[in-house]
Amino acid sequence: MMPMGGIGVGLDDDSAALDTGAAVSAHEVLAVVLQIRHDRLSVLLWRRALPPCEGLWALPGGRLGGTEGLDESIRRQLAQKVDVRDLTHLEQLETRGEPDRHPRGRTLATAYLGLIPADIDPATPDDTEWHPASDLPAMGFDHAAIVHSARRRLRAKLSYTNVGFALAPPEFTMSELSRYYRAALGHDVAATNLRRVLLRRGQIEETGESVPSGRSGGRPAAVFRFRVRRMEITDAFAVLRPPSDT
Amino acid sequence: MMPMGGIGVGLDDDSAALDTGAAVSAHEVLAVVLQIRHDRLSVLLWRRALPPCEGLWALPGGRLGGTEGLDESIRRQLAQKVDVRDLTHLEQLETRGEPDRHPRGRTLATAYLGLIPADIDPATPDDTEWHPASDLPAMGFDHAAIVHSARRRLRAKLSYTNVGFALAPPEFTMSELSRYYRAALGHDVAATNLRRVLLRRGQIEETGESVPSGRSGGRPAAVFRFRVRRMEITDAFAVLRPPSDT
DNA sequence: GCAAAAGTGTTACAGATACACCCATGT
DNA sequence: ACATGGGTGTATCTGTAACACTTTTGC
Repeated sequence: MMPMGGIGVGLDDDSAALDTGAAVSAHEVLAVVLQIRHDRLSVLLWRRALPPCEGLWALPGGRLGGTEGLDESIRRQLAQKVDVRDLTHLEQLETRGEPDRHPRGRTLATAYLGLIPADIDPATPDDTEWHPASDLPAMGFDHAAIVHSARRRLRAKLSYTNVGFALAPPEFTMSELSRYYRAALGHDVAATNLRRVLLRRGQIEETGESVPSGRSGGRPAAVFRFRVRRMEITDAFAVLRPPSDT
Repeated sequence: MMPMGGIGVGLDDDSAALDTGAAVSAHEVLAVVLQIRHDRLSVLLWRRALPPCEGLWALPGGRLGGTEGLDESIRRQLAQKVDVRDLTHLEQLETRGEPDRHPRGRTLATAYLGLIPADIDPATPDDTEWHPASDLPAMGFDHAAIVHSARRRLRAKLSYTNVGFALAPPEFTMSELSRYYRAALGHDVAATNLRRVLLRRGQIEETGESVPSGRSGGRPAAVFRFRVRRMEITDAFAVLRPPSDT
């Protein structure tokens, strides 16, 4: 702690930065864009051609514009720089502000988690590539740590929200959906139980259609969709829930 | 979306802000400091004497110093300005960056959630006051919304982590603890079940001591403590948990 | 008919709430 | 003795995993 004068009674907050240097700093926004590709949870990364961190991989993003909000900025940057426009979900992850996190000087970074459904293949520039989230290449700055935050967040939210809608195509069979969950969670998910869990919670519903069975036979699969394609908490308070008052 | 040129293949991220104005902005850190006081979840607020938002209540905090990290900054400001040094828990909540959130010009704010145990009474300046979190006064900026984020975060984490340690004193009886939980959660928590839940999860343990019964008699209460006084997830994956592989 | 994939029924179990009952103390 | 608050035992409920079994298709 700094050995600074007494308590700042009545000070306005404009007076706080006097002794710790200017409060002006660059601010960037970054995105961990995740998609299930070939049954693996994958991140969109970008290879840096110039220093700092030349040759290493980095998260897409860039400087915050002077007149834009944070959400707005990351959406703009993803659309401009990696041509990603089809995010089904976007949420703020965390902000990192260690003074030495960027070799070029003080730069704060606000990171986002973005999700893309498995059925589309956005056209991305040559210097970007999808990497398995469980097997990251050498990354610059603190970006690898941010990717891990994003994975943890996604795993947790698959358990108590309906985020699944953001990973799956608009319509899907239960065995497809269970593959998406398996890829994102990193462990087996039985299609039969997943179906019941998500039905009970009202997350998914049958479309009435079904998909003809493949060349090897088998019963045709029913087609499902998520009822709501916007994040909702479907399983709040697994424990310490309020009394039933019945 | 902006009708901006093609995809930024190979652009370094220094080139992104060209058309959206300078990326320089003020950054402040704010804290929602919560404590259970008189059986109510309370927030420490500060009354603004000067414009903007003169006379309204605001969260403690201030400008980020030029050489400090975000966590470091909020700790410093709480110590200096409201003399709060005994935080048992501090975590980042969210960063707000709407261009118009501050009338004095572009200011980003990173908000923290800070907790103080119920047994201490930090000496705070005259212009600060504790307010019940469920009955906030008129607040400036977007601070009321931030307080609500903090309450939601705390409620959720009481359910699947051991954050209780940060609200309770080092030692406590189960009926005291259940009052803290009731205040934070906003609903009744039966001491008898809370005890079993927290014991099963290994969050708390008996000290062996007991507290003499009060003037009205009654069996003396056993004294407990949290085994770990650092946040841990104790109930991960209430659902969609990995196969038991037994 | 047989293999394959999807879907159903059922059981088992974990973890929580609700509640009746027992225990230890002060007056 | 009895009132008071703490602690234990137990029934019940909810939601999920596990798994055997049935259904529907292709070959």
